[in-house]
Amino acid sequence: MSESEPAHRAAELRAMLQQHAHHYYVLDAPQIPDAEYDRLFQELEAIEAAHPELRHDDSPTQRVVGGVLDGFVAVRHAVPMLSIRTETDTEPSGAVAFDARVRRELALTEADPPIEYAAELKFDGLAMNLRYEAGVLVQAATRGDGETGEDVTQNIRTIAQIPRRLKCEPPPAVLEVRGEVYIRRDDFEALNERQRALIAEGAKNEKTFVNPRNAAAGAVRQLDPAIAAKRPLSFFAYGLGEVQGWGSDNSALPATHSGLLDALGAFGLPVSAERAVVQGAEGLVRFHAAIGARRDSLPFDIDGVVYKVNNRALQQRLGFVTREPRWAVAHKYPAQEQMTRLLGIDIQVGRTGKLTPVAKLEPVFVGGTTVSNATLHNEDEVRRKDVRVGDTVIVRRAGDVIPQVVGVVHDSAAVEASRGEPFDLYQRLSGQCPVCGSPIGREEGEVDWRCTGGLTCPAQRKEAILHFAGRRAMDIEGLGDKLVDQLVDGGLIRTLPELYTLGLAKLCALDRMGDKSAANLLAGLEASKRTTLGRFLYALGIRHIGETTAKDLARHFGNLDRIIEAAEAQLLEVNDVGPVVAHSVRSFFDQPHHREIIEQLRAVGISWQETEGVAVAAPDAIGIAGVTGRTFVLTGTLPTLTRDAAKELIEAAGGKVTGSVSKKTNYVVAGTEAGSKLDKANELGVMVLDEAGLLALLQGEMA
DNA sequence: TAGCCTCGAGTTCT
DNA sequence: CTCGAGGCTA
Repeated sequence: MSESEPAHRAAELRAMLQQHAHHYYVLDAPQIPDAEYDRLFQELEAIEAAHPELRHDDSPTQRVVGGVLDGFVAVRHAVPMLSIRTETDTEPSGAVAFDARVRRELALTEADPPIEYAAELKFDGLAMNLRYEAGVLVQAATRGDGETGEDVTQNIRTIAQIPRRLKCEPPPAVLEVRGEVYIRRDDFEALNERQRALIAEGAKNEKTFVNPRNAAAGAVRQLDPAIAAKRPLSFFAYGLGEVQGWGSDNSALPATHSGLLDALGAFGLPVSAERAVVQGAEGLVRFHAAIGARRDSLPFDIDGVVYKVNNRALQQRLGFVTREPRWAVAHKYPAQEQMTRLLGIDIQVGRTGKLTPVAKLEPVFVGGTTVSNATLHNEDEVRRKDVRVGDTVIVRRAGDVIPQVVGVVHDSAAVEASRGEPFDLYQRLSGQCPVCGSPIGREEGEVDWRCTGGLTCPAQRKEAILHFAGRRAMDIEGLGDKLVDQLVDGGLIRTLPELYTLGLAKLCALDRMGDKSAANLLAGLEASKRTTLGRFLYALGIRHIGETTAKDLARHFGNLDRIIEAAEAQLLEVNDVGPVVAHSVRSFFDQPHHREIIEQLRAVGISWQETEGVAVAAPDAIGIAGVTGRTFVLTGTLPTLTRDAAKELIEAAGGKVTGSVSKKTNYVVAGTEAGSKLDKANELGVMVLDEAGLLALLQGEMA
C-alpha cells in the first residue's frame, strides 16, 4: 500500500501538470498561478527522484532529457515535406490567380459554386515534423531538403506547448504532425534582453539574436537541450505527414483541412486561432487584406498567408505538380527584412558637427522601397552590432518607415575568419573631419564624435543655413539643400546675413536657376524678415535650443538683448533650462562672431515684436537672504534637525528641497559626513550653509 | 538615485 | 520614428 501511494500521487500530478500546461501554453488561459504550477512540478520531481521506477517518458519533468549530442542523426521522412508554391505577387491578384487555376484544374465553370478554402498564416519559423506513435511523441525532425531532415527530438521536447502524449483515445497508430516552430516577438525581446544582460556581465560566448527566426533556428539546432530549453520556442500545427490507424483504415481522418486542424487542437496541439474558412477568390482576397492590415500587431512574425482547398477529397483530385501540391499556395507580403551586403560605412557631418556613420548597402527592395542607405547612429551602435564592411547584413524596414541594419548574418567559419576590421571611427578618419579636416573630438561621457571646425566646416555651414531657412525657423521658401550646396560651394555665402545680400544677377548665374526661381527665392527671403523672437532664436541653431526652448526663452525674456546679456543664473530661471542649456546659450552669445552675425541680421531688416517678458521678478543679487522660490539641497547629518524637519521648515518658508546639486540649486545645507554633494556645491560655487546658517536665513525670511 | 518625461537632433525615400 | 541627453520628480 505504501508503494502505490506515491505512484498514485505521481500520476495525479502528471495529469494536473499536463492539464495546466495545456491551459497556459495552448489556450493562453492559465488556471493556476505560476508559483503553484512550480510547486506541483517540484513535488513530482521529488517523487520521481525518490522512486525512479515511477519516471515516465511522457512526464512533464522529462522535457529536458539526455545529454549533449555530438551531432544530429539524419531522418528520412516517411512522407516528403514538400514546399508549397509561393505567389510572389503582392497584389490581391495572387489569390485570384490561384482560385482560377484550381477551378480550371477541376474543370469547373462559372455556373459552379465558389470553392471553399482554408486560409491561415504563413509563420516565419522552421518547419518541423512531429511523429507520434500510439499517441506518444517519438521523434521530431527538421525539414532538411524535404526528403531527409535532422533528428532534433531532444530540443523539441523542451517546448512545453508540444504534448508528449496526444489527448485522444484510442490514438492513431502513427500520426505525423507538421507545423512551425517559432518565437513570439515579446519572447524574442525578453530573450535578447537576457542575452544583453549576460554579455554585460562578461559572458563570452553569448550573443544577441538578429530576429526571432534566427533565434528559433539556433535553438532547434542546439546540441545541448538544456540550452534549447532556455529559448522561448512556440509551435503551431498546420498539417499532416504519415498517418496510420486513425480509425480503421484512417476513416476518422476529418474530411476538411479546417476540420483536421480542429482535431489536432483537440489532441492538445497548438493550432493558430488566426485562420478562417472562406468562399472563393473573394474570400481569399479579404483574408489577405485583413491579415495584412494587422500584420505588424500580431504577436509573431509572419511572411504571408497560405490558402488551401479545404475539402480533402478535392485536394486529392488536384494532386501535385512535380513537388508542389496544386491545392495550396503561399501568398507573401512584401518582405520587411532582407539580406544584403554592407558595401561601406560613410561618415556624415551634421549641423552640430556630429559625425554619423551611415551604412552604404547593396540596394535591396524591402518594405516597399529600395534601400541603399541606413543610419548606424554612432560608433557604439556599430560596435554593438559588430557590423563590418563586406558583411552580409539584415536590413529591416517595418511599420517604422526608416530602414535599419538589424545585425550581421554569421555564416561559414571561413567567411567569419576573413572579416574586416572592427569599426573604429577615430582611426578611420585619422582624427580629422572628413569634410573640413578639423580635429574631431568626443566629450567625456558622450557617445558622439564631433567635428570641432564649427561654422568654418562647410558641412556644418550648409546645415546651419538649411536649419536657419527651415519651415519652423525663418521659413525661407525656395531655399533647399541643392541650392545651399551651390551657394556654399560656390563661395557666395559664408555667413547667414549674406543670404540677404544675394542679388538677382548672382543667383541667375547658378546652374539650373532661372529668373523665376531666383525671384521666388528673393521674395522668400524678404518675407522671412518679419518673424518672431522665438523663431529667430531657434533659427540661430544654438546647441540644445530647439523650437520649444527657444519659445520659452522668448516668452520669458521678451526681447533679444535681455537674453544676450543674461547671466547663466538668470537663464536658469526659465522653465526646463538647466545648467547645460544655460551654459550653451551663454557661451553662444559670448562669442563676438555670433553677436556680429546677429547685428548684421538685424541690419538687413529682420525684426519681431518685442515684449516685456513674463519673467518672475529678477532674483535678488547674491548675498541677500531669501527663501521663497529658492532651491535647497540637504546633505550630511545636521546637528539637531532631522532631514524631514529641515525640509519642512524650508518648505514652510516657501523654499524647495531637491535631491541633487545643480546650478539651479541656490543653497546647499551641509551637515557632518557630507559627501559628493558638498564637493559639487563648491565646484559650482553654490552657497553652502550649516544648520545655524539655515536657521538664520529662515528667521530673516519670517521676520 | 533612479526612473519618467520632454525635448533635440538625426534619419530614408518618393 | 528612435535614441540620447537634459530636466524634473518620487
